Amino acid sequence: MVAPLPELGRFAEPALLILVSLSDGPKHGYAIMADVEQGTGRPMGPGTLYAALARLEERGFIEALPPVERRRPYRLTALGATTVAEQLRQLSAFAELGLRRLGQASG
Amino acid sequence: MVAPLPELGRFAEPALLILVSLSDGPKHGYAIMADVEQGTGRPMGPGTLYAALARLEERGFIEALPPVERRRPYRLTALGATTVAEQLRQLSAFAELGLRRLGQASG
DNA sequence: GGCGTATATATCGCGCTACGATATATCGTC
DNA sequence: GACGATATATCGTAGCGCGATATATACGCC
Repeated sequence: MVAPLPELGRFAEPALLILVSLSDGPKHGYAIMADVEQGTGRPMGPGTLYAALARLEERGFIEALPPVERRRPYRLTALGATTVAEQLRQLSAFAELGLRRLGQASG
Repeated sequence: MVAPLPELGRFAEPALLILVSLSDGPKHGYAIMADVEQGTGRPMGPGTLYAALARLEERGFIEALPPVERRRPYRLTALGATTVAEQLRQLSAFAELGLRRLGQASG
């Protein structure tokens, strides 16, 4: 992973970070935290993580798998996968546009 | 512009939309609203816009230019420009990574 | 001249979110 | 048995998104 959005205030966008982390395959909460921290350089605290996980599950973007010992793994749903893909495509296009704009009129 | 982040709840990220809009050159608030709406398909209301503008100015990412008639134009500061560029680069890399992950392990 | 629409900015208020802090429990290992 | 890592859960506050509302000017049109 690469840090998507530092500075600019609250801009970690936990939901998207989690969905991208799960794009790799199912993970439990702690593993997602580790993945995100390793990728972005800044840790996502449990308050942020579990609240976002609950919202994502409630909205059908992810689903819980049967717990293994203490671990409660989640995976993307079909909806989740298509949604992330769409989000990332638009994000990418948006970033490219912005960079083009900056390139042609620097200021 | 291209719609960066619909669905997934509150995810318009006004600050970045504004900064990218200003990457084109200076604009006043109403012109930013129009630019964003035209680019994303969904309007950014005045409540969102002016609050975000105030924060961005306060934090030194944009600065006000002398008012022309009723218009209060803003432009990116040097800090703002380097920050958007950096954000967009990271965003782009993040999006590419996510899409790669989705590609190799679809589920 | 009065009416509606577009231009332009400002502010309030609610609800949701981010996230640090805190709590709890298990496991390995020294 | 103490400490650090693993793992999840919850609370509280500050901050943000955003719809709604207000205000004022300018323009066209009947």
